[in-house]
Amino acid sequence: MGTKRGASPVDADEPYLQIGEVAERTEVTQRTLRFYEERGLLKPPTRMEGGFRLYSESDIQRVERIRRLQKLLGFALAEIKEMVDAEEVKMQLKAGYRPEAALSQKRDQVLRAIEVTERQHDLIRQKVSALTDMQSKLEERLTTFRGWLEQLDGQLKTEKKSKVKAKV
Amino acid sequence: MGTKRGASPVDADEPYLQIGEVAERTEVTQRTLRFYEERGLLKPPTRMEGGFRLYSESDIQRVERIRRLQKLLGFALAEIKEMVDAEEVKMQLKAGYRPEAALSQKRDQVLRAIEVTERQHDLIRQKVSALTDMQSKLEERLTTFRGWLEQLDGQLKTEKKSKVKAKV
DNA sequence: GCCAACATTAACCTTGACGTTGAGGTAATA
DNA sequence: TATTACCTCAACGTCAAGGTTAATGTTGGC
Repeated sequence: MGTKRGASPVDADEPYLQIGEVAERTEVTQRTLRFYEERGLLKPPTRMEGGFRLYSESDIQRVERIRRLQKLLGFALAEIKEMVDAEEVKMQLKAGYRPEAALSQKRDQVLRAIEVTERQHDLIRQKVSALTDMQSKLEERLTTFRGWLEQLDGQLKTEKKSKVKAKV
Repeated sequence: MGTKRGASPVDADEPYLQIGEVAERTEVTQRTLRFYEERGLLKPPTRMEGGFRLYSESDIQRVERIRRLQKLLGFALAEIKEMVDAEEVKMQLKAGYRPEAALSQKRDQVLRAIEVTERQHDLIRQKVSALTDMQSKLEERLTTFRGWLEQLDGQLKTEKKSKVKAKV
């Protein structure tokens, strides 16, 4: 019944990692993890009795996504939050979660998610196009440079010869 | 003599623009222009007697390139500086400039420029690939969402009907 | 030769995204 | 029981990329 599959090890979402290990594995500091939590980029993790944060594998993946967006694409945390949030909606609805929620509410959520995703998609389209432009310009430039290099090498050879002559 | 061609209007590189106009035309503040100069993104411009900065059209273009790289692609100023610098080399060598410079020195410059350009190219390749990845993921997500939307709309219809029935 | 418009440098302010102690306390483990 | 790992809260530091303000100097048109 349902989607649960008993003791299958691929539940992959029970939290059991303390902040230290998450920090190590994701290569961010604990401070950064708490900071992301503060900014809503990570949902408040479950805690153990004593209050220690407990993260799941999927939290790790989320952190990695965040970092990729940040480092590779130079997005601000606020933008990234939007992206992550859109994904959240996906997860939540996918899990058939809150079956008591009114259908029309779900519909609204999906609509919002579509909007956000479309905006993101458009943004990325623009960036890709700018980048591929640059890419081809750089390639062009490279062939130009290589041409010059050859030419200079040619000139250098003949220069040597004429210098020898001049000395004689 | 030399490369000067008198009153020909297409010299396009005598400086005659004051900072205010450059700021207006490029849509950056004067502060930003001075800041870019500080950081080496713009070469120290020529000045009038009293010390006012004088820019040329090509400076404007440079500012526009900088802004594009920054806004569209989220590069840091340091990265951008590298790019602009590589372009500089191109311009300089292209103009046949400093014919007295030793050929081997020119060769070295070209070599350096090639290196830099290759690094940039690689960087951009990575970004493009990351972005296109994201792009396709977003597209996938969009179709998923749209599917759900339809499904929800279906459910909403039948729900209405059954509610009506229940009331009767 | 004066005035408004425009520039100059210098210094301090801001925001984002964290880093770095520090104090004072709890939890897990050998 | 002693480490070690973690907790909160606070506050100050820092780096990038500028913004803002102040005090002063320059230009150009009338």
